[in-house]
Amino acid sequence: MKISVKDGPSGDIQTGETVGDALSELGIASQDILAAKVEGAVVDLSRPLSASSTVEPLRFDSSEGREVYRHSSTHIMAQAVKELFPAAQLTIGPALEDSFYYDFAFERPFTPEDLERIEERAAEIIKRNLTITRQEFSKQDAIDFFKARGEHYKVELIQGFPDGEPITVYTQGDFVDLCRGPHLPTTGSVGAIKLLNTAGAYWRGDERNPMLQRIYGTSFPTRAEVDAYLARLEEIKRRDHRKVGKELDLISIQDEIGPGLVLWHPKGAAVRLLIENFWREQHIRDGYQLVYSPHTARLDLWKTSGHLDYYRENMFPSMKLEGSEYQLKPMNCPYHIMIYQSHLRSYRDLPIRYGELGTVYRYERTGVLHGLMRVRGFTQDDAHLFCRPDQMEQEVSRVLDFTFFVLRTFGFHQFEVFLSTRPKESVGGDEHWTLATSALEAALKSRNISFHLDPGGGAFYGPKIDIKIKDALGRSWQCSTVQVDFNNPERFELSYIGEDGKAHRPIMIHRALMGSIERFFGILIEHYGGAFPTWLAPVQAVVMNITDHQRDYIVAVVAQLRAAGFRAEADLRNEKIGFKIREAEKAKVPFMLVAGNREMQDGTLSVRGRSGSNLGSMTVAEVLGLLGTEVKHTQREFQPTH
RNA sequence: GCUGGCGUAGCUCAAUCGGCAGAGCAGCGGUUUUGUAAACCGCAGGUUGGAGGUUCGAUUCCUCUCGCCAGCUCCA
Repeated sequence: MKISVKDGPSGDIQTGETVGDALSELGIASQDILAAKVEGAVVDLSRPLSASSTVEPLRFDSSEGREVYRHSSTHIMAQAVKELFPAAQLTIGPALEDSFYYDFAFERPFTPEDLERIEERAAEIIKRNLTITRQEFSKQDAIDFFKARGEHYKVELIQGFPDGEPITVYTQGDFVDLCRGPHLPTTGSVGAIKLLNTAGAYWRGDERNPMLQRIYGTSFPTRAEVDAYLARLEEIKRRDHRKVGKELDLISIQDEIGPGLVLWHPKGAAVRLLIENFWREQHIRDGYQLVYSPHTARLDLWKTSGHLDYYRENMFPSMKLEGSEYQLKPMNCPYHIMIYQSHLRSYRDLPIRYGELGTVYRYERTGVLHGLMRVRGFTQDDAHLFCRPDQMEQEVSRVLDFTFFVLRTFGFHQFEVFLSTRPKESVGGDEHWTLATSALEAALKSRNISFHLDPGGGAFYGPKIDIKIKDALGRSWQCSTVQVDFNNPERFELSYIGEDGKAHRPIMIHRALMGSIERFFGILIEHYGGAFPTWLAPVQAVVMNITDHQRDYIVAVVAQLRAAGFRAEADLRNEKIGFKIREAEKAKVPFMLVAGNREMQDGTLSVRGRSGSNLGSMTVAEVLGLLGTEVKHTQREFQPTH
């Protein structure tokens, strides 16, 4: 039979030879080939070839190769655990993007000391270089086999598998695990393994189930790559917005105020104000009308909107006042709907776009609160568009353009887009869903945006597009969302008068670009490591004197910078210049402007950029130009394309 | 909410196997007038998250509670 290697040689191979042998016969075998893709399926190198096919060798540089690598690593870790703690039962152990974990049913949590021992044992298992073999069992045989080994979770898993299909089992030495595979040829194929941490995790992710002991770890071909990964974890810690937010005095969350409730300190508030001003200006440019709504409303409003039925457990409890009940708002939509309702609307009025930086309060379970990323009171950059069905695609395209513009302005350039379709439980007729879903899809296609489909992932009231941004450390965050809503227009009986003189139901689109300002700010802090671009920096320049002689000069320069609209501060303290520089560096101020007698005489400033760059001497006018250019470079104005 | 860990000065962290709680930085007062990431001297700063219990004595041990952290689950 003929075997051809993708982008490589091809030749005649005897039927029944393994993938690995075939590759070496074709002269491209090497240690770094981990598995192979045969006709689209990832398989072990030990898999026999039965028909002519194309083989693609998988190495660590492919995501599929890495997955096999991490998957085998988690088996090695599991083997180490079983050797050291035979009472531990196996459950599941998948590969993650850069790491892996395995969940064990064990009587107690693993300690850091256990982890060290397990890691040592894992390294030893790698050294043993055990061959990893694949076997197929019938369902009943597999159940009997794992029952006999006391692996009750494995038995439960197998019982859930469809009848008639073979069950695959992988063996390395004495260690046997139920696994779909594929795996590396030997345990020695793993270069370096490092266990990271332990945590509790529910069996099958359900909090009603017993809690298992999860161990996280990672592995790479070389120790150096493991170290680089650990360094990256350190960098993530260094940039943690909770740490940086405190160091730069941006925000605080205090016990006395309440968990999940954020205080914006002057510098954090300065950045927020810049974000908000930018947001408002650009929305007005893009044809939105900005509105405001109160933080509470009669409970009846939330009954009409349906929030009380399906969102109550996430709402603060209501409060009684003058014989009626009021509810702290968990969403902005009903208010915008009521503004729409306040007039009879014509088809000529549509689309109507209401935008609001609307602060909402949601009851989040204590365990899920996390710095700025998950809070109980937050401000959504919310907007609701009311449009005719024929305007939907155009409006969604417009929102997409606007979203990418805003995200790019804040320094995000890599995105992942998801289109989520009708879930099992949903409201609205088929024709609505089809129309809306195809409008979303057409909008994405019209902008040449590649996207992943998330079938059944939509809200019960309509399909949606979610946009995830990738930050400087390659982590994904979901901020933006565009959701079509058939439910609220029905519930509130929204209408507009069409050309035909009859009432029609408008379509409502919910959308947020940043999601919540709190979370977005947290992401920004980590993205920039606190070193905001000049247009967002709470303080753009610190002007500092060398001795008291330059005091008046500094004061005058600061006044000039401020008059030109820049956020400048004077540092006139009786301290050495090195100390002042250090403080400004720690505060991540973009520009440090130093004046001694020399500069004062020449009417110049010695300009130092953040992180040490020496930009030389400049006149005050030149400094103004420099700051202006810096700001313009990063902040842009939206140009609607419609 | 669940499992585990942790709460000591404004911040970062020591110490107490149950016996007077201690440093650096920050703050305040002086000295110093300084050239690109930390000048020097001094002063002050604490019901050791909160409540209860055991004890001659608790910050340390126990119980409860609040909060934080790592995850699970959920989510903007």
